[in-house]
This record gives sequence, C-alpha cells and structure tokens, in this order.
Amino acid sequence: MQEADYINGDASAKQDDEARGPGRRLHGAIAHKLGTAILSGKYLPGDILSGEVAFAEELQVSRSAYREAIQVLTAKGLVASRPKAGTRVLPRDRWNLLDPEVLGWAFAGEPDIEFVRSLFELRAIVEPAAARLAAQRRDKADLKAMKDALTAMRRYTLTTEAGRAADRDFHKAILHATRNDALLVLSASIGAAVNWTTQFKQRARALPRNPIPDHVRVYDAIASGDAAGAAEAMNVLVDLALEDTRSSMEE
Amino acid sequence: MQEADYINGDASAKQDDEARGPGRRLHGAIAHKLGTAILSGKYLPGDILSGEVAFAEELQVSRSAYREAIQVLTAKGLVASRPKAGTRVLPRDRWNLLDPEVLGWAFAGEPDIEFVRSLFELRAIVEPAAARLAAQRRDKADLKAMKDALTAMRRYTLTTEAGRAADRDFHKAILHATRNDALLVLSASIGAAVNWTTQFKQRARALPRNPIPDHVRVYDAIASGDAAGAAEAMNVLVDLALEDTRSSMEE
DNA sequence: TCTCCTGATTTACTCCGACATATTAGCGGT
DNA sequence: ACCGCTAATATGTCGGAGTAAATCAGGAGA
Repeated sequence: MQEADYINGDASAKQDDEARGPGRRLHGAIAHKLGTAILSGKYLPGDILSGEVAFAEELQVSRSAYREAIQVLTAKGLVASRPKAGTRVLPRDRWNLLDPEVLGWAFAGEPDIEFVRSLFELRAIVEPAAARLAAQRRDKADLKAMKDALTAMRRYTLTTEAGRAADRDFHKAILHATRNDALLVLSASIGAAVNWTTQFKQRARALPRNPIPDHVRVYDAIASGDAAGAAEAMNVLVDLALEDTRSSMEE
Repeated sequence: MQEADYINGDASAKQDDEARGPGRRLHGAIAHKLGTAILSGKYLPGDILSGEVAFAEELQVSRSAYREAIQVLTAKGLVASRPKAGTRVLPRDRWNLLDPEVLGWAFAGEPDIEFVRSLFELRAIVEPAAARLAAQRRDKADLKAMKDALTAMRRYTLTTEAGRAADRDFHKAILHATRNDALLVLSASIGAAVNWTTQFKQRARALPRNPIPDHVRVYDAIASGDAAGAAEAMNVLVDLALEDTRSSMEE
C-alpha cells in the first residue's frame, strides 16, 4: 500500500515540507494566519471580518489572495461570507474540527485542553473497536506494515520525530487493516492529537513507562486473529493515554 | 440548542437554504461539479486536471472562478496542484471523507456501497459509546431536545424529510450531550449516510419495523442515567441499521 | 404618534480578464 | 549519470463591472 508520495513521482524525501508548514503558498499562509486566529479564539463565532479590501491591505496582499484564503476557511466551515454582510465566523459546531489542517491550527497555539480530551475520548472509543476489526480482516501486508512500524519505534523512540511518525504509522496500519475508509480518515485527526501530546509530555520530562510492550501485545493479538484480545490490548493502551491526558489537565 | 440561524443576527428563519444546494456561488457550483466527478470515479487518483485555462474555458467561467473551486477541493484534500505538474487527484486516503460537503458529493451520484457500509460500521462503533457518555453527562436541556425530536419523529414519520430531520436531531442531541466536540462533528457525517439510506429504503418500499420504540428505549436509559443500558439500547438500534445495510448490499 | 410596509441607496462580496512572476518537469547537452 | 536550459503551467496581482442585500428614509395605515 506504499503509495507514499502523492504528488511528485519520486522526490526521495529531500524535504518533507510541502504538506506541513504554515503555508507553502501565499493564500495558504493567509489561511493559516486567519485560521489560527479563529481557532485560538482571537475571533469569536459571530464576529465579522468585514472589509475585503481593508484586510487585503492590512496583510499586504492582493484581494485575490485574501479571497482564496477565505475560500479555504469557508470550505472548512469556519466562516461564511455574504454580500454586504461581510464574512462571519460560524458557530463552533459548524467547524470541521477533524480536518487535518484545522487540527493543525488548533494545535498551533495553546490548544484547548477540553478539545484534546475529547479527541482522546474519541480515540478510546474508536481504536479498540478498530483493533478488533483489524484482527479479523488483516492480511500479511498489514502485519508487515505494523511490524516495520514497531521496529522503527524501538529504534528511534518517542523522543524523536521519526519515532513519533512510526507510532502514527503503527496505528494507521491498524486502521487500514479494518478495510474501513471512514475509520482510516480519523487516523490523521487522532494522530495529530497524540503527536502533540507526546511532544508536550516530552517537554515536561514526564515520559511514562515504555510503550513498546503494550504495542507488541496489540500486534500479537491482531496477528493471531484474536479479536477480543486485540480490543482489550488496545484498550489498555488508550486508557493509559487518556489517563495521562487527564492528569496533565489537572496541573 | 436552537441556534438555528448562523449568519444573520435574527432573520426569523425566513429561508433555511443557503447551506445546502449544489452551490450557491459560481465557484461553489464548479467545486460541486468537479467534486462529484472525482467522488464518482470519473477522475481517478493520479489523474491530472491539467490546463487551468482549458478547464475555465470548457466550463465557461473565468480562471478566478475555477481557481477558487480548486482551492476548495484542495482544502478538502481531494487534489493538489503544482506549477508545471498540473492539478492531480490525490490518493483516496488523503480525502476528507468526513467533510459534510465531500459526503454530499459522494451521495450525489450512486454512492459506493462499500463506503456506506464503512460509515455504518463507524456509527455502530461510535453511537453506543456516545449513548453511554450521554447517560452520564446529559442535563435537562439535552433531555428536552431528545424528547422534542422524538415527538417530531412520531408526528412526521421517516417517510417525510421533516421526520428524517427529527431523527437526525435526536441522534445529534445525544452526541451533544456527550460534551465532546470531536464526537459531535461526526454527527453530520453519519447523519448524511443514515439519511440517504432511509430515503433509499423508502424508495424500495422496504421500510423495516417501527423504529420509534427502539428510540424510546434509548431515551429512557439516558434519562435515567443508565449508562450500560443506554449503550445496549443504542446497540440494538445501530445493529439493526447495519443489518439492513448489509442486506441491501446483497441485492 | 406609532408601526409597518415599500423603495432607493449604499455597501461589500462576486466575478471577470489581462498581466506579471515563480516554479519545475522534461529534455537535451556535457 | 549528472547538470543546466527551456517551455509549460500554476501562482500572484490588479482594477473594474456586476450583483445581492442590509440599511435607512419616506409614506400609508392604525
């Protein structure tokens, strides 16, 4: 399933940029700026970002660039604009919070701890069930992907970006093995939250116990087709993470 | 939770349109056109939609309109464009399949039955857990919203759009009662699938047994704070739906 | 006098097309 | 195999015409 790159034929990972980063294009940068401003609460739902020309001038960009940025925000449900009325920030329940880019904006500043909790809660619901399905549906390629990710995790540890990427790959491989696209989409969202949290914990020098054995238990259960065991093993993994998050919140 | 309107201050709900529809703006229409084309498989991942000007001419719109449409598709992860290389359709796992608009495009034509299944599977995972949380966290306002939705369901039945909307409201109220934004976002995605399916079943004159009693059981459990009971009651509800979907698939 | 309807005004988004720039895939030369 | 060139293509800019709708003023009715 390694369709790794998505746009250029090979591009042997000279720079991993391109997808991450504030915005590789001008309107992307504007969208990032406005998006983070909205997600961080600088603009509240109902506020209007009135004045297409005014904003374009203030940001030193053309109206077109500003408009395309607004288009992006509109596509993600953050704002809606109407003639004469201006561009308003929509209520929070219209936001596409699971969109990877929106998530990135949410984690760009100080993310709302309540939101992080809700993501982990979602994870605690979804991943055990996913592990159960994966145990029933995985094939050899899936198992290989998981195994590779595990060895990479061991090799680099969670203190490095490479290690965290391997962690994400492991969980993504499980989601993939469920043969369920809707679940797979969630991996990006959940991964972002997990990634941010592990980084945060690392900064706080509060890395918990070695996560490898827990992951291995999940792998073994999935490999042996033990659905109930996989669900249970994943349960302890995510419950542990949820616990950690809860304790982080209390400080 | 009736914050009904979202853009104008009061505007006593003269028309609720605005958000639905193929595209209220020109570039919205283009995005709809291209989006449905991609979702229906007319363009496959890897295909390139080369020729900004060519497309703009073919669609009889200006480059700006086409460009803004592409911006929207890019924001939803359907395509990516680079100078010289053209605009390519991204692999499926980059698509924001849970985005309400993308979902709309997916259901605009003949939706992939496998994808519908995966949405229902996601629902079967998420909603029982949500019902469990709702039973623990709901307040009086939540219960009122659920009760109102139930009476509306009884009143209009699932054969009318009003009835289906009430059904969606009921489930949305439960998700809301979980106090979990990440879960709440999923309601839109799941609701779209459920809505399409009930419509489909109705067309096929294959409406199953009266769904009201099952819903009432869920409500009662949540109202009485019975977490396990709520999860179980919701389980039978979603399992029934999953079953129906499976049988529909076999024809 | 107050309220409600009606219409003109004004404001801000929407769309357009042309121009200038930046990037890079593909190719041909070294 | 490597490197630089070129042409193709997307990106960014600009200013203006078009259009929808919120606001306000004026008038009719209560």
